[in-house]
Amino acid sequence: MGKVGNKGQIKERLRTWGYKATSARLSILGVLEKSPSPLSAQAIIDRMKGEVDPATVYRNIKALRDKGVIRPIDFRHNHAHYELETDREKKRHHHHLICTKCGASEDISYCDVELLEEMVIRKSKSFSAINQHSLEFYGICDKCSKK
Amino acid sequence: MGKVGNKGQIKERLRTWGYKATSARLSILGVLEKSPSPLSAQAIIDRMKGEVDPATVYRNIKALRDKGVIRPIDFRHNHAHYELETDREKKRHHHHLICTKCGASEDISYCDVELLEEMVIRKSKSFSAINQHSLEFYGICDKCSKK
DNA sequence: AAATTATTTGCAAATAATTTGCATTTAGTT
DNA sequence: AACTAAATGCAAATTATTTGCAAATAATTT
Repeated sequence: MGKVGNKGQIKERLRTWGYKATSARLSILGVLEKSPSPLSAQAIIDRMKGEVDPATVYRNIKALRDKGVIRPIDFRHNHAHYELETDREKKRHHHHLICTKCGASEDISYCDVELLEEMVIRKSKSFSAINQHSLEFYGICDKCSKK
Repeated sequence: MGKVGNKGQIKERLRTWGYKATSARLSILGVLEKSPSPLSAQAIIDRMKGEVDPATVYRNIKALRDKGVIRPIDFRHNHAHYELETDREKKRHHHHLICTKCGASEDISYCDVELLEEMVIRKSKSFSAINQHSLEFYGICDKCSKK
């Protein structure tokens, strides 16, 4: 039973998604896989220590987003954060509780939005399908509250 | 029973929130009040026909956001959209169904997130309060699907 | 395994989105 | 009417993202 994060498997997946398995893409996915919380484009760039050009990171973020491989999370800063959408070990589709001060985040995995989703689409007059949804909660974390 | 959108009342409210009732603020709130859907900063600026400087609009968006008068909605474009948070006639707290192609949006008012919110805060280890939340659904509207 | 080709990358420059400094103006006092 | 703190306009700075193009590279074909 191989690790989900195994390089060969990621390469295969990239090809399945219709992309070449370049080192830039492996890096980006690797960085996101390692991170416990969603990262900004800048944070991804920083973690690659100058090995990948920012433009390349942005282009790939867009490409991976289009394929639904990664999804944006709004941290209420003025840029998006991203996380892997695909299920990994012990990590399924989930939502977040986000500190608007420091950007810390906690995962929330017990909100069943899919049920709501069905109702929403049934009631809509001008939409016939929903591709994605966001559900995030915002507050000030205890650490920031103390300050 | 005066209209909610009445100028004098808005001025009073601005003062209550700790702000001077300037024409820039009245304009911004007026524009948002008239709009059936959340507007980007640029859209707000455009609707004021050069009468208010962009910097002033941005400064006020921030100020009104801080007071919870307006709230940001993520349209998955790369800038925020805003709408009035305060209840108006026939307009209570709600969520959205958003077309990621053209930006059209439909209001959704029957999702009771407040219940979820209680559970989230009860289960959290590092947060003690939630100030805001977002719940949006994304798809391609029927108009865009046809093209 | 070298040649081929369509993708992808890096770099530099462009564009978009937002913020800031500072002199001037204005709303709400006194 | 004079005063004062807050707010504004304007220009410049910063931050975030996108684009054009020549060079590099992954996957394919020979």
